[in-house]
Amino acid sequence: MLKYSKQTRLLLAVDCIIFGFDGEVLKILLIKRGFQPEKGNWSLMGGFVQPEESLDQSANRILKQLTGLEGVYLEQLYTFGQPQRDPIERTVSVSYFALIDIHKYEAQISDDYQAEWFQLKRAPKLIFDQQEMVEQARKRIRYKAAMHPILFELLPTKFTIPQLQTLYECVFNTTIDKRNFSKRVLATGLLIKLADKDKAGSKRGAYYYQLNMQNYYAKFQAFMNFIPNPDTL
Amino acid sequence: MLKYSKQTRLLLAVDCIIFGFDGEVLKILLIKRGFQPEKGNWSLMGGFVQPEESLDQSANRILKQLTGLEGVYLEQLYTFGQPQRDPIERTVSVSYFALIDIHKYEAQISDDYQAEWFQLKRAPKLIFDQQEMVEQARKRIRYKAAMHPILFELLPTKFTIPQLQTLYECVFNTTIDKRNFSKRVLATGLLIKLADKDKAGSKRGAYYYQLNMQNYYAKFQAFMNFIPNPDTL
DNA sequence: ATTATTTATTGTAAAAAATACAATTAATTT
DNA sequence: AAATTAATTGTATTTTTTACAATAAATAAT
Repeated sequence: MLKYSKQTRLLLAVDCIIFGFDGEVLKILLIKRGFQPEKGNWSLMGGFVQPEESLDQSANRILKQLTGLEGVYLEQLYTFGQPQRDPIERTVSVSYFALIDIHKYEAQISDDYQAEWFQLKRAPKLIFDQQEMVEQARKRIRYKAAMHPILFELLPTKFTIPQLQTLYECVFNTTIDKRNFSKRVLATGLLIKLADKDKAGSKRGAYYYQLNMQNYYAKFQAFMNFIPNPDTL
Repeated sequence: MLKYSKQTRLLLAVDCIIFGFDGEVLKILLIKRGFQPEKGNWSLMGGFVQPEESLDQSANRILKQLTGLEGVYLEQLYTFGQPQRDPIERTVSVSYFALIDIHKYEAQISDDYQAEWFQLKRAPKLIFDQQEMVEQARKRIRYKAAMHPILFELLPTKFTIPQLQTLYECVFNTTIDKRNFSKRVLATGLLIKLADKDKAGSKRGAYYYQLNMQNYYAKFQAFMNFIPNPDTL
């Protein structure tokens, strides 16, 4: 027996929801679609799964094509398979979301795709069901970030506690008490205080911290309350 | 433009990990595979996604084929796409897990697939990468059940608190203090105490409860600590 | 009929975690 | 030298979680 004859084959795509943080707001990276249908319209970066490639490999390839980056945080989100989601031909899409340090990307920028960062709240209409993909990704990040330290993936290696707090406040669209936030974060044992300060944001300057990677990997799966009163996320 | 020419199409399957609870242990429902390859070996219930069908529809159809049940708890788990996972031909599989009341299934049993319930811990070797699917499903259930009331889906409409506790202890492979468990569960406001008792398990008999469906739906997404000290799940 | 047995049910005190809340410090700017 | 700005730090209160055991309700045994 060589094939499952009589069964219908279909196209499989991977779409990446790429998140970045500029210090103020959460952003997503979109491209202008280069082929029909919807050519020239804003879209997620995606591509078809190739014959010899796993889904993770496909997602990593697509992410690298656009950003030049490897080894970034990339997680399978959900698989979308409504029969009519692509008007040309049935295409099932496995979505992934990526969390990257926005500054690393800017260093690597390639103009092949006319990519642009958009504020999550002000992003243009997307093609097909990609709006729904972004919305699910947003939910997943909130959900996961409430208990696992994924948001560090959006920051540079060196960051300050006020920067970290801004990120959390932005993702959860809330305000957090400075004293309690600091206590909570330091209590995780995930941070190493550095000797130098970031003087950009204030006169006094805020101490830089970096991740204790040992503890980060060891405790990643443990539940931590990063957000006060996590209710519905 | 009619098609994405030049792209490779492939087979898309759905596999269902079906969980049940017999009052003692967690079980999964397996079938004897009816066609080559691996014909006659234990397998998850699955099938190919049909041209006009969404993924959810496909999963529901497959679940109904085997169990006769509709409207059960069914959630997309993960999509598996290693190129060589099926030796015959590349097939990507979207896995779903289902939580059903094992007694409902037994009423509906059909012998078409030579299905059998196996204790999760004593299940036979499965074909392809289905072992990994089951393992991921187990993890997902633990994770989700620690904060959301999904385990009620495994119980009959009327159940007792000791039964519920046994289920939690079984899923989390732990023991929980009776007083604290009862307090915790009743504090959710999800339970309605009934007038009659289950006399099967004890001389005194335990009061039956049922879900307050209103509150169940309203609070499903809220975070609740069902398990003391959820650490790594 | 009484006693023994078995499981269901319930409460409280102690410990831990989360919350609310503001003064001080370190630098730069005026 | 004073004013300004944001960073840093502590404590009292409340809430939640945990640890822990006696009593109640029914049946079974004598």
